[in-house]
Amino acid sequence: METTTQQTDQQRSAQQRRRELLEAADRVVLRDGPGASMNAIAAEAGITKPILYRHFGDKGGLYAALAKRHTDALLDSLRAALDAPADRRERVEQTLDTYLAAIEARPQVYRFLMHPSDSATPGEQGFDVGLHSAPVLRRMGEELAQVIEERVDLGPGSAQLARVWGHGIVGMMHAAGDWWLGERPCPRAELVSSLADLLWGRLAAAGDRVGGPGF
Amino acid sequence: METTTQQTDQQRSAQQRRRELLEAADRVVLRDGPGASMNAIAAEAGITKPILYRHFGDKGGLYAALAKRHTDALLDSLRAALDAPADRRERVEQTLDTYLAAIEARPQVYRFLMHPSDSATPGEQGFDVGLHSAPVLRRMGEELAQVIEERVDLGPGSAQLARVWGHGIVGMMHAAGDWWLGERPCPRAELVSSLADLLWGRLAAAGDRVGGPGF
DNA sequence: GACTCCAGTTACCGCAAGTAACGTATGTCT
DNA sequence: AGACATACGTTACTTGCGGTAACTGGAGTC
Repeated sequence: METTTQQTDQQRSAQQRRRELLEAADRVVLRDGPGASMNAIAAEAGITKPILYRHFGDKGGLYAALAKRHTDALLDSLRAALDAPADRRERVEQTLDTYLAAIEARPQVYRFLMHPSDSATPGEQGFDVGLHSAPVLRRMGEELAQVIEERVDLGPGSAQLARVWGHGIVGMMHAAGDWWLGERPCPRAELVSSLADLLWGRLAAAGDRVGGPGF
Repeated sequence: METTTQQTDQQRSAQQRRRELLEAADRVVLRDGPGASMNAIAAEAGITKPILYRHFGDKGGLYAALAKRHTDALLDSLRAALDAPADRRERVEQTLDTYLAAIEARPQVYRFLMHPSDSATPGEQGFDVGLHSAPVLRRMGEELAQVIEERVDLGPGSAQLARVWGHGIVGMMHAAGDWWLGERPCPRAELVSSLADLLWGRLAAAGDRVGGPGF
């Protein structure tokens, strides 16, 4: 009995420890960029490397755990926007705005999740994140696809179509957001409405310019 | 005079050398994945590391040169599709199809350009490509923006709008293509028309499903 | 009081990026 | 022709990272 209790306690503190480690990793990664070394993270947590490896297996595991936290948080916000009681256009704009506000508010986190190999330090090893950044977008794409299929009537082949659109829209949002974050060419609201316009077929509706057939 | 001639000759062979090195690097990267070591590339080229560094500065430089080759080639194809004599919808579909055909035909190249950290070998160091893969998409986004602005009449604020759309569309194409390449859920033509439908506002036009306002 | 677990440590291995210092052939000046 | 500079190429090294093995100290258990 006491064995069980003790084990529970230990597991409890292990869970606790893991959270502490993740928070330390978070701090370091946000400070040093994604090239943060395991040593640096361990130091920040006040311990040494092998402990990190006991908890997370390898660097990828640590990254995955870290990414999952942020991704889950982001997806929660997006779900809220996606489920808001409003018409479709408004929901789309709300969702875009939520995403863009998130990456605007914490660009370091964003860059870590999406472009993990960027860094100030040139001796960069990267977080070999290519394996992990895709999943973030994939998850978002799949979730959006699900919402689309649940709520929009697309006729036959809707499942396929919804998935294509889910991934496509997420990619659009991501790429536009990435570019916007780098250049800040306009306020967020303008970007949101421009993208919504695009999704609303304004490209198809626009007229040609001067000579010859337009794009 | 002869000095000049000789210098020219030397530069000529330097250019030649550079091309050979790039081709060797290409082979290795396509064979071993993006984690190919500088040593391996040098060996494939029949020389040793320092020469690579003399030519390309560092690994990033080599990658950049390599990426530029492929990116230029891809952009040329896309420009051709973009400038074809047909109506807008057809051009859009042609462009999408060209891009997707390219990544379908040479997935190794594509994965190298876009997800350079993926690899079979687990001891992966990656090509710290995050710094370089973005430029590929950025260039495509900017080029598309330019074409859009040249040929489509968007009224006031067209420059901004064109850029947003350029990057957004490229991102859509990229994300959908990436997902499609991984799962191959449908033939290419279907993906192309689904994406074109999305750009043509079919999401906005579709009706709601059963209860409540749709997405 | 001896035993057994764990958390944690030090000290190490392997490997890849990048560099320094050392040949060696080629063509140039006197 | 023969001493000399220059660029090509090499070997051999340093540094710094991810990852691991083997040791250490202090909880609780019989």
